[in-house]
Amino acid sequence: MATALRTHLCGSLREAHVGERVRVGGWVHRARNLGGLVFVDLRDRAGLLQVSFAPGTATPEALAVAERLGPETVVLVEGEVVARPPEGRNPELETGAIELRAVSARVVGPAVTPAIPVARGKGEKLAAEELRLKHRILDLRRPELQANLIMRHRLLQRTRSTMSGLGFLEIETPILTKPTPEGARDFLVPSRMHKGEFFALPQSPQIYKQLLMVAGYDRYFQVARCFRDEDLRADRQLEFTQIDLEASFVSADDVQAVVETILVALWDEAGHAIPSPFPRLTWREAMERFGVDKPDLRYGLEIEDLSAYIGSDAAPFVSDAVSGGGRVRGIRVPLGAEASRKEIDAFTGVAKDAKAGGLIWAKRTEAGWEGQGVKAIGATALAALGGAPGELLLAVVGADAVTSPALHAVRSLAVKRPGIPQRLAHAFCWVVDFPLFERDTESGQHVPAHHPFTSPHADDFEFLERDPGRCRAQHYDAVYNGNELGSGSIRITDPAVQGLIFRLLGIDPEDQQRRFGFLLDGLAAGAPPHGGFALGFDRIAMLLAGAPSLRDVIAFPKTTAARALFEGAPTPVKAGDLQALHLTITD
RNA sequence: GGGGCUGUAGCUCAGCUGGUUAGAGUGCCGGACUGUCACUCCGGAGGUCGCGGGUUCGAGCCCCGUCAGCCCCGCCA
Repeated sequence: MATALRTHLCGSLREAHVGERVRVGGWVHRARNLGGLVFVDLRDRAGLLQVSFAPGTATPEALAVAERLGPETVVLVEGEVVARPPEGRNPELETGAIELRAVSARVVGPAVTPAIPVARGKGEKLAAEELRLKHRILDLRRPELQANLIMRHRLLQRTRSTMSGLGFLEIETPILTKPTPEGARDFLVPSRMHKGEFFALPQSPQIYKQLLMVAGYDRYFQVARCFRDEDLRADRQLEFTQIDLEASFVSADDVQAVVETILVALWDEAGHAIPSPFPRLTWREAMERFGVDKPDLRYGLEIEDLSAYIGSDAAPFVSDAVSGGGRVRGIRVPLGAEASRKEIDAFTGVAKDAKAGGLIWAKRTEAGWEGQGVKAIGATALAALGGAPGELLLAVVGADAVTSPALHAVRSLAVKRPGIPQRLAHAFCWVVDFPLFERDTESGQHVPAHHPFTSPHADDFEFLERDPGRCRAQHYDAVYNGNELGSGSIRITDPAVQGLIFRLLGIDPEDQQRRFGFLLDGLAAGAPPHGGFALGFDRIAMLLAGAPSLRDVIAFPKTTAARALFEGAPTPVKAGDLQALHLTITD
């Protein structure tokens, strides 16, 4: 890090440097002028360093500079590293055992008073996020954000070395590409040279990476920027980064083994040892036990089916639902019997938000079961259930499509209660055998659960035409503590199967050729069996940095209204620019 | 597209039932101070109460609209 202007990074100096003459450059974090004696905390990306300016040691010019230093000014300081007296050490600083005794100093980057503070005292709040985004360069100076971006860098480097070590080639694919009518809304880029025609920014390099397999590049990966013009969330940005990979002559297990290797390496980079292989759950099992396709396996509280226990003493709305093909399912919350009325109402609230009609609850006391659940599902069912004193039973009645999401919501709230044991801190799993199709909620049409290039499960080809909803896919998700980290599949390489899928999706041959012709031609040109995966890199960086939002691991993120406050994008353009692109703006 | 929360000094916030001149901490400016590390002490400046409209004798406060930020639903193959 030594350059013509400096010999060390501020934050890198230690006791071993005592006695050395050094020159550092940094930003004034905070200055304390005691009158005649001035202390300046100088900051760079390596950390903070206390610089002392004392008469007799520092030149009069340096003292004059030190007395006028405002926050965030960039200054070059030369002096001697000295040990601090034992009582003068600062254990909160990495450099706290030493200080730089300045001899000379020069302001090289004067700074106006910062609009938002970079240095914060203990207990001082952050500025509003709107201001932090607007004055992003100041916010990015904060040690917390610097640590996040440094972590992100390390994760990227570790990804590249791991993938390269596994024989994967990093190959870039186009950013200006072809619109895809499937999936998310495309960002369109008008073509100046071809009037009325548009490029699209890639939602992912999906088709390109499959074509790279066809082209014989066996094992591909890319740190790929992807673009989707959809509404944002705390964990969703318009542009985001995927660790994208694809390999030939592989099974789902092969792909999963590669992904596990990356994830183990990335968690190791962040200082966490995690065991591999990860447990595997089928999609059906995940929905049955956890009510969701991304279960949080840190906790128990699995969903149980109470339907079989329902007797003649159950309330009519329960017995009717069961005889009508629905089920009674619930979870037991240890120590939940202590829950207040308010907490029970909160559980009911999340269940109703998830479209459940209501929530049945019963507390198991020494005396037996109590609560409205006794009437609802009946004493017979509760007696059969047994249960330990102190438990709280929370149950929902109805079709699985209702009870699963409701119980997932209830369980997610329940595990936040004090006293719920966490079985492990880093709970990875694979969810496999997703359904190939989902029903579109509006049209009732079959739509791909993943994307239309996902191969059906080898055992389920017979259902493809007869009962598509029953057909499983060779599609798998990597899940961590209830977060989906990524998704992948074995792809279709048989043009006949691909044609059949398109037909089931209602895409006629002419349309197929127009939209996906270059992929279909590729499959016909000698395609090796292949499959792959894509990991949401920003989300991984967020989780490993312990950040609450993706915005804290992206240098220049967008707001939830899809604006870049710092640079001021998007923005109107000159009429002439529109004209060159053959565009007019209408209301 | 829909719902919720927030918007008062550079920053973080308080502001009662609608009532006189809108406050605090911090930062900033000036002064004092030779071992501080959120230095301390003294003094000072600093306000389009997001914006527009309405109700009222009177609006930071009530009503309508709008903008921005955040969270959520829809959406995200």
